Amino acid sequence: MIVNMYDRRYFGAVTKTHLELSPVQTVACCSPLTSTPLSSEQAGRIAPLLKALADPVRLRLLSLIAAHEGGEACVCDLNDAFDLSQPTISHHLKQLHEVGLLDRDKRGTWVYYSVRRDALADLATLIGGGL
Amino acid sequence: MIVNMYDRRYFGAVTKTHLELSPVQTVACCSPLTSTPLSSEQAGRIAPLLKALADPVRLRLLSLIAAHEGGEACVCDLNDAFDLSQPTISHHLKQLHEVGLLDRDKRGTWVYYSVRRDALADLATLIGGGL
DNA sequence: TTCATCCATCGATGATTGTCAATATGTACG
DNA sequence: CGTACATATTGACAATCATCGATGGATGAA
Repeated sequence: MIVNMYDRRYFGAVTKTHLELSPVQTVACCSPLTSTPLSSEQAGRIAPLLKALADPVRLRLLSLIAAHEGGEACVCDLNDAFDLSQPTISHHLKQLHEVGLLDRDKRGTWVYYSVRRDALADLATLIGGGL
Repeated sequence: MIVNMYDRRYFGAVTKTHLELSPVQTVACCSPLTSTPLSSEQAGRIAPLLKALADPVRLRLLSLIAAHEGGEACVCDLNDAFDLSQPTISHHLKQLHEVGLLDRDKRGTWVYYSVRRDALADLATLIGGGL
């Protein structure tokens, strides 16, 4: 299996005795961007998070979910807000979920996504902290 | 000429009578991600900024420049910090400069880049504001 | 002028990404 | 059971991206 730098498995072997951290869990431990030079490894952990965020559709998904009543939204609601196919929306939601920006809760036939606000807050501190 | 959504020229015709805003200048006007659903246009303006940030090399460039003495660094300093060719570093610096995250100042033979801290602050507010 | 240095641009290439149609999986209801 | 619906996965394709070597432009020194 070939694993590239953006893959969660890239940095360090993941064994049964280690907790595998999602990208978002690795951000809280870094001091702000502008405080100290980032190591290659730190940068390699942070980039996938920003990459997940760096798409117009995913930005809108995130803000739609956050603004939805109860702080969560099911996929059916979200599909209707875009001129995109259902698999495409599902694909974007998966990306946001994999890096830890969205929580996923299946209830019956429906799947509800909610925003991990702590993750966003940590990311904001990383970018804007120490200014 | 074909212009895609990530191009600064995409949203609205740019004429001599209009100021052309770099992506970073368009961020300050948006309320935080989680406060109100983003419009397609807003998302389309913000995404290029995050995309510029969402690369391990560019993240390190930004933090190296910010941490460098005087808050600026010349390209020659930066080249040495990476195992990448000079054109590649130049390419990444250009991307950061084009979206407004880096300022560029040519003095003699050298080019000095510095971080637009206001841009980072605005971006942080966009992501983490209202949490 | 000639040469060396710093940086940017060009053109090419392999990798990654966003999107879709088709299909699969899972759940609820008769 | 079978049917309908909600969501995920697969496979394919065009577009974008990160990277390089080669080259070009500008500056300063000899």
